[in-house]
Amino acid sequence: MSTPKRVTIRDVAGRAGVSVATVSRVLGGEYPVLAATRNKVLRAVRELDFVPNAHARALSAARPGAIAIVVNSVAVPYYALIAQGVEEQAAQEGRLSLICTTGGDTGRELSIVQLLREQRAEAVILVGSVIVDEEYRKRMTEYAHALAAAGSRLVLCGRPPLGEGVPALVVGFDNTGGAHAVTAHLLSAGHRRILYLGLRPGHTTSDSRVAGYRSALAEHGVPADASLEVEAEFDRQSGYDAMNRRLAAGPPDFTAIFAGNDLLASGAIQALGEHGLRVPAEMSIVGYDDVPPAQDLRLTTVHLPHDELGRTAVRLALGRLTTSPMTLGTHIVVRDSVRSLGPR
Amino acid sequence: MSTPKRVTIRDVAGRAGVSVATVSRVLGGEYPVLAATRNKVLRAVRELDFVPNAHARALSAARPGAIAIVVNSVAVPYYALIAQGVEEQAAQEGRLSLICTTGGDTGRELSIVQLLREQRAEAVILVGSVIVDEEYRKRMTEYAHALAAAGSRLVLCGRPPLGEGVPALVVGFDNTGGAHAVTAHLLSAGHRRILYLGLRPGHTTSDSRVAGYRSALAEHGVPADASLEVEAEFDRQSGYDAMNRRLAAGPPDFTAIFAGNDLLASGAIQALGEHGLRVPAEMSIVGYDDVPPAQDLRLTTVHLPHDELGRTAVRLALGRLTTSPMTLGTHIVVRDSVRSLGPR
DNA sequence: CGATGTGAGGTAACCGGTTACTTCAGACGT
DNA sequence: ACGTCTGAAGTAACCGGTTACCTCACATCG
Repeated sequence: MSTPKRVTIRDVAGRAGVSVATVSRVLGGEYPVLAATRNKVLRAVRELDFVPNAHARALSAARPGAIAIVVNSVAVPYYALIAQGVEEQAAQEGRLSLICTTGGDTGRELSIVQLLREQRAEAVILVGSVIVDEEYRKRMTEYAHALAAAGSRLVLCGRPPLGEGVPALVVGFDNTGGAHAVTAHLLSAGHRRILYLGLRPGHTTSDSRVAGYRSALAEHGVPADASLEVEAEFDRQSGYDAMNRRLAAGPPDFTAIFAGNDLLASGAIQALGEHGLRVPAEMSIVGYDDVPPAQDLRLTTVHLPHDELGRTAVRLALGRLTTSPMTLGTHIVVRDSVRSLGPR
Repeated sequence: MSTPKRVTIRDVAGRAGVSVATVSRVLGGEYPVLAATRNKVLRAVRELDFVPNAHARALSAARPGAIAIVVNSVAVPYYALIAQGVEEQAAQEGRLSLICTTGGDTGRELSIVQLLREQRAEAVILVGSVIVDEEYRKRMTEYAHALAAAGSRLVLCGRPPLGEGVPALVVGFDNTGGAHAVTAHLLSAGHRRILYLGLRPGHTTSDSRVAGYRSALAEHGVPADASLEVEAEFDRQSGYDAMNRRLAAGPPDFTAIFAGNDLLASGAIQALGEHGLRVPAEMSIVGYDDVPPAQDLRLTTVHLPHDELGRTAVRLALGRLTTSPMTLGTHIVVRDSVRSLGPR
């Protein structure tokens, strides 16, 4: 508070009795400087506690920009885990990383992308599935071109590619494969009436999980039943509400549930409990994502390499990887939420 | 890719047929500009898709800096929830916010603080409890002075104040009060042998929770028993390991557990389950923090207003609030993890 | 011994904005 | 008709670094 005046490179130069160029060279590295001079400069830097201004540096020299990840909310484990992966890889690559949150608001997303353009971010990583409609496609295409024009790369995580000419990199999880596997797991435990909880038409993540669910049913010769596919958002509350509604309508006409993600499963389990249905004794359930709460619930689910997604996004952004779109594999984690009905 | 050249304010000025000052004024706001001129400029901005360079702006004008929050890991719900609060309040105040992670590494913490000094961050919010020793105190004091010299504010969350002359703001949770309350809850349910899980001498958060635990016992006339205070880190694995070790040594000599935080409780519950002890039937347990997994576990715990902590930290940093140190109240959340032993 | 080479260090232009100060055209006063 | 005031727009200095280019002392060589 007392000293609002900043120490600049000129102050250091003055104190060390050299020119600003020399100070910059000592700090910068490459240029040859006599040891004696270097020491004078370093002493002055220490004595004045000089900290170079990052903005001035960014302005004059072409230095690596920051890597930004944009998510709905860091309080959602799915995003937090991916963000963690981004942070780690960015740190490893010597980049500063920013985590920005939109709260799911398109307007905020737009102003954040604008902000990141102003910051001359090296890469912008957009995470999270969305309703892919024409409006969305148009918006993303705009982002992509605008960012490309500014020399930034756009990476989409868990979203479909935008098409040929659009400069955006893509990486995602194998949702269909995982959903197929976990549904097959229920089927081979003898379940035939399996409820899919989390239908969201147009929503890419959910759509591809439903696809895996249906293909597994088909493969096992179980006829599709639209009444077993119930809509719900991908959060805990929705899972709770949807399951409550279903159970209020009468006793369950299914023996197992495939929840679109673990949060949904968590809410559903609470509703089941309140209706006196224990997992797995009276109802089997599986989830998707394998976020930490799944462990506490002893939930059989599909493990997603969240941090790997984050790391891959950074690698793609920095050009370390060139295959795009890229799909990360998943695997099923068996815990105690499925009861075997025995061979029939 | 094709056009790596950036659009500058001079390009806009040229295209609009005005001077750069005029462009800056149109974009900046305050200065009076003829409507016709303004429109010419705005059209040029749109046609060229001009985005002002944030670094150049930061360099020339005194504009508000970013608000940075430094945590161990965003994948830990406790930190994620606080970070969420910071994000929200910062956004509301029109500030950019950065989330940085250290992974608990002191070296990384130091380089992050340095980085933030270079970025001329307006505020640096350090979150998370730590071992408060002389070395820590010295380090923080250095940070505080260095940041103050650069015009930034330092806010410590969940850490003790540094002393009179040190320019650091402080906000934290009422750990002792919450611990007292939740211990009293166990006591009034008839429990007398209560294990405290999560002893970490020197660790401020744990220390103050232990203090609340002890004072509640004392108040109820229950003699302290050092063998009921067991050490553990504040994560799930530690809780699991510590509880396993304790149960392997013989049948429990306690009827309830007070876990230092919910993660610890979660691990302990898993260990209990593996030893055939059900919660709450054969063992009562309470936690602390009320992070999302607590809900799935039906865990009675102490609710912490995480987002409020984040928001308060930002308000303190921006001078909207002046009381420091500040303590945020907590309240107990009763779920189904405690069995009443009945009145004696 | 003067021409040339070499390497440390200085000078100043530049990055892309903002803004204090200056200019200038038109409105107004006498 | 001429001086003055006013407000819009221009000029250029500045923010704090980096770096291309220049200088200069000294070592090297014919």
